[in-house]
Amino acid sequence: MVDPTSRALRLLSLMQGRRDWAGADLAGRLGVSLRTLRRDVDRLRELGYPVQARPGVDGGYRLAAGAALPPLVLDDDEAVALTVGLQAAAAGADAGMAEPSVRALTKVVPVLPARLRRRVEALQAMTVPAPPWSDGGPAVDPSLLVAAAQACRDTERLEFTYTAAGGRPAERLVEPHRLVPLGRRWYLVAYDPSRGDWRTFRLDRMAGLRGTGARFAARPLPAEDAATFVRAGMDRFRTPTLVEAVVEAPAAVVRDRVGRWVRVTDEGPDRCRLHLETDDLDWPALVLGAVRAEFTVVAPDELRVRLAEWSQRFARAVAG
Amino acid sequence: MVDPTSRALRLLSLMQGRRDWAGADLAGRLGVSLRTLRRDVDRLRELGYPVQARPGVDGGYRLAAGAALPPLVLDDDEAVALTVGLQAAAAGADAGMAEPSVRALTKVVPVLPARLRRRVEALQAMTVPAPPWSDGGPAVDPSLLVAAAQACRDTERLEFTYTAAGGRPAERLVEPHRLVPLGRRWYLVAYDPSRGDWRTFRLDRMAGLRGTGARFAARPLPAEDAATFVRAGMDRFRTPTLVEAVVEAPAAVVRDRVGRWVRVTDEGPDRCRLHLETDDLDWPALVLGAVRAEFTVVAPDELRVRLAEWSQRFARAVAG
DNA sequence: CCATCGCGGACAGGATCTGTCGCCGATTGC
DNA sequence: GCAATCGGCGACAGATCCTGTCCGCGATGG
Repeated sequence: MVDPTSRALRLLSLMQGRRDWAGADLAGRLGVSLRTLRRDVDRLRELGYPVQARPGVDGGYRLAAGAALPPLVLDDDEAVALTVGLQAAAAGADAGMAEPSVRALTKVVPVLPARLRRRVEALQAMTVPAPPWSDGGPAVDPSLLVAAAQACRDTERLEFTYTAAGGRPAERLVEPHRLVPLGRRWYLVAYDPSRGDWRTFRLDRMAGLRGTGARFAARPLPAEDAATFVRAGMDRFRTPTLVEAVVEAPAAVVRDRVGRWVRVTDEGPDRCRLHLETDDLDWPALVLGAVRAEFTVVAPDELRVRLAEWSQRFARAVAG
Repeated sequence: MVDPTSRALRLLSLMQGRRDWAGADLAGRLGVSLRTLRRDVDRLRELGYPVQARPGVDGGYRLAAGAALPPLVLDDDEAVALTVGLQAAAAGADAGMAEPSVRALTKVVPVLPARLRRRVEALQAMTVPAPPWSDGGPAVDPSLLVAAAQACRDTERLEFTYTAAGGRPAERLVEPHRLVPLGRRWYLVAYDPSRGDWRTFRLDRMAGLRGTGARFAARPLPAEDAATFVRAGMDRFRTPTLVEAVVEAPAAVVRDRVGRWVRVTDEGPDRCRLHLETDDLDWPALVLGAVRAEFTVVAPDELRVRLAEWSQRFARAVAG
């Protein structure tokens, strides 16, 4: 532990692993004198990491919250948990979080030791993403997501088999530009040299994605922003269904049960109203089942049909 | 950028942000000569981080997967995504991942800048954890989890109001030892000085948890392991219900729809069998609704009752 | 009041770091 | 093949730094 650089990293790691450290303790772990430890601490402070110190009999050093997150030193288990957690966040959940999650994954995944990668894969199968039935589309494979994001970042040409809405799979070789999460789906904005134009591709319709290793010079996108480019191309296709129902239970109770999934508005002491937007009617059926209270469907009519199906299927199951 | 230590950290950060870097590019960013850059790269290699270099006209430096994860340098958005993802992983999902997630959180949260903390809180409300109805017990607040884990790590006395199974809330002041996730619940193993004995506390029954700031000398736990200590104390209470159903659809289809939530075994070309364990019968009802196929319930009888309730409630909703 | 602990200046010897120069080997494109 | 490009490496000299030791100071808690 003679190199100051290595010591700085190790010092950071130690201070992340426990809050309070006595100076002598730290100096001992790093194999240096107290004076040198003080200098090392100074160095960390110069780098912007707020190391607090308290003199006195119960004093010590402590890493506090600062302006920026210090480099995180994680052990194996933590790295696995981090990766799986980020993958779940990227694949499901909120759009505002998905994009940074993928970005963080492109930092972690390429440097993840192979043994950890296997553990990530094993755990991933066990792990609960956003419910697979909450959206019509099939879920996107996180590794696909990361591979595409990396190609965008590294300006590396991408090859894949794409099955457009029409139905015929075709090979594509594109220059990836940016990944855009929109309404629980992921889109890749890319330049297609063979067609000489910009296109958007849905990630859940890609297969056999692989980097070619060939780099390219980035072109300017002929749009303000990748997200607006995607939106411009798909607005005409969107057909979300608005679901509305009245539930005979206090809004607080309903919010507690399903508030994360739908909007709940108050309608008196023992009644409230649910709103949600979806393109899969099984989803509101699940939600309405989970509220455990009497309810009536305001719209759409198709939902009533679907609920009747569920009701009859359940009745048959019980009778059988 | 004259300090080698600071340069090493910055170099690591740069190489995490993009895969391929030309030497001159890196040297320019760090404000040093090419020769010095090479020496810096050597230093990183000596620290165990595998920096690959390729000569030739398309060459460059690249950070590869190594034996250990290098310190992660994250920006604001990524740090927020990381925190939220880890919190979701800690609160829900798989027990094998929950504990390391909490451990990683105890490293991140204390050094998280305040402005990011607010964003984490805002996002957390929007984010989808494991379905709240998948377990009878109320979900554990991630911040409570982290606070308890930190107290364990820092051997800091903990105060909280505990409502035991009996029902009377009481103040507790304990020396926390370890946090144990067991069957979708969290337990704190701690020494209670006022009673002179070791106890386990359920985190979802705690309120107003706060650290006292006072440190204590760790005692040896009179058990092999904190997990076995918890298990020894609670085995007599566990009453999981085994659910079994036969579905009239190919196993592959059913696995695709609900395979993440239950075990599916094959029973011929168009029939399969579901197994799951729970203490909340609404949960299998949701799963059976999501399979979108005819089914019959093998066990338990109570589930048939529950399904009948759902069926009738849905029927009334449709009729109303 | 005292013990403990962090702070920081000074100093000297030694180790390290840096840029420059030169040359080599690998790779790619012509 | 040949040239251009790029990383690797050894050597060198001067500047810089790093380290341990010694010292007194100030804050904290009992």
